[in-house]
Amino acid sequence: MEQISHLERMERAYLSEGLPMTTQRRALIEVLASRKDHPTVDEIFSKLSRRIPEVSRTTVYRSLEMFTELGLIKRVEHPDAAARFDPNVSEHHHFLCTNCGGLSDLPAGALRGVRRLAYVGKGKHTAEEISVLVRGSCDDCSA
Amino acid sequence: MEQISHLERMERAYLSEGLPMTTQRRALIEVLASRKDHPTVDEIFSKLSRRIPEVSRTTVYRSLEMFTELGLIKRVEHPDAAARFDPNVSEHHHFLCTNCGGLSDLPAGALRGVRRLAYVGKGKHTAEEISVLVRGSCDDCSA
DNA sequence: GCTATAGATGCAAAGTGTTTGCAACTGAAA
DNA sequence: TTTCAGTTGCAAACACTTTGCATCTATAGC
Repeated sequence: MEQISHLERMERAYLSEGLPMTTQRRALIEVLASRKDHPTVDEIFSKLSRRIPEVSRTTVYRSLEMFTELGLIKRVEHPDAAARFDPNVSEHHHFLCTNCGGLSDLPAGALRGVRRLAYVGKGKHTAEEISVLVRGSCDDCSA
Repeated sequence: MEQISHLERMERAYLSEGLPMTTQRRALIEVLASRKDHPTVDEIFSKLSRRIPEVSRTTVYRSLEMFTELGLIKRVEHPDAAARFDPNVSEHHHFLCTNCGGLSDLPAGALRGVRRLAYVGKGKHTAEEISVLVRGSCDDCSA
């Protein structure tokens, strides 16, 4: 199963850092690995609370920060005030609905010419990543 | 002068909406038109305060919101908590330094292949805008 | 110019999302 | 089992933004 391998990949990457695997972090990794969207801290916290009722928001914030540093997840920019995290760290681009605020991955083939896109650095600039954001109206909002 | 025409363009666009031009808004438009970077609300407020000491942050927030709705400026996404505004509403792309957090416009020609970039909508998706963000290390931080 | 009024302003308070200090706790290695 | 770096939960502090409200002001009509 795809999902299990993603979960295992995250767990191993975490453990390989020599950090202790607590109950909270294991559950958090499971929650993250099970999602293909871009949950807010609050959504993640809610889901985690169902399993570990005493868990605190602080732990969620701190763990997400840690996971982001380790490259297990990515923080994605969103016009909403709240931070969102993306469990998919491979290169991909996003679609943002300007109506409902929904943020989704661009399906393969949705962006023509993206492979040719390249940053031509002048001076000492270094480019690490190029990300594309398409703004528009999603299926639901256009209907 | 380029700067004056940008200023006039903003003023006229604002007045053409039939909204009253207050002292605060005129000064705010002048501050915005004078910048080519992406100031935070706080930076804008500070600059405005020098001219109008009694001005309140609330007014700055409300006016920036209004200007954004009118399309005079654009809000740009930035990982920092604070909102940033871009007085340049023409299509252009951004460079974000992952080290110092500096956000700048990509100079012309810095992005190869961007003209071919197109969104191939499936279903009812509509694309209004495609924006590219290059992350990396800026000149200062790479030095 | 004077008046009426939609819209703008400033203040204080409330809201929302996030971070921090700290004492208690826990996973993993010895 | 002991040890300790690292983690946790709580409460409080923070940073940024929004809101309610009474007052004020730019503009249009007289």
